[in-house]
Amino acid sequence: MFRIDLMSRTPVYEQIIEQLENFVLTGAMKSGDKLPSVRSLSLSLSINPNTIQKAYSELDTKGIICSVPGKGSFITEKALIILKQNKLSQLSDFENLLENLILAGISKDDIIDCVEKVYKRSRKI
Amino acid sequence: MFRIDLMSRTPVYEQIIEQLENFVLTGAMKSGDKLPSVRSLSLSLSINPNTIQKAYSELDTKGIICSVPGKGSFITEKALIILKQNKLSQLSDFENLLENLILAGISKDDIIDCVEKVYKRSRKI
DNA sequence: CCAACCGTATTAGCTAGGTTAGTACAGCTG
DNA sequence: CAGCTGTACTAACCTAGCTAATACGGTTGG
Repeated sequence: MFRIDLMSRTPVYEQIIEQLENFVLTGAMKSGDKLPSVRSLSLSLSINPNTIQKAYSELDTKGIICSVPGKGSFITEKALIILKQNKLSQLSDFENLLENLILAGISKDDIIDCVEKVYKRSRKI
Repeated sequence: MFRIDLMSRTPVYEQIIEQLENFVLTGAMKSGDKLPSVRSLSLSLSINPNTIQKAYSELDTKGIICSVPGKGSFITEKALIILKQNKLSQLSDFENLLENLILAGISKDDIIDCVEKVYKRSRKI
């Protein structure tokens, strides 16, 4: 389910957060779904339970999941809405990256083609 | 000339590298231009000389600048070509970010509008 | 020639963040 | 009650990034 890259510059607990958020955004996980327990996930990923808990507690603070002692952790109802709103703030990152590509001399038509391509690809998934 | 954000998650030496590369890409600095000396830059930015040297030595390894003991550091002839080539590899980052925005529910038209806007803005600079 | 600048090298130490380890407590559930 | 769940806490370790101080050798201009 989760794929962790220990060599990555981004911390493991952030990789978990990012991947779970994408599961929600893509519909792979829905409101009410139960997450793997802290201990079982730590075993299957060969990662310390504390690291998993750090990811879960941050997701809980964000309102993406709801952790209940004795029961488990579950996707909240607001999760999808919250995440969509957050992603929209990436629009500025998108513009920054776009400016870099312009500096590199990429034409507007090339960019438009690229956008079309990605949109077609995303529809198939 | 340089603007350093000590609070940023990206290391100071990488900020220097990134900004200098952008100076070259935007034409603010050209082949043969002399960079501020390690010591003078460390003074003006209130940063340890070692940190500046780390940035410079990495830029030297990349072939962006050429450091000569006793003389100084200078933009190489190949700098612009190298950097343009490197920036092209950001196209995959661009696609990844785009996929995220699609997940957030942004329409293709909104993206196209954004691209048009950034291109118009970049032409004025 | 020499003082003042240049880049470079080396060693040491500090800090913050990320991760691991071990242990413990409390709430559910069958 | 046994076994699962989340949670809390402390201690230790490692690494990256940065700082500090010092030293060496090349270049340049007065």
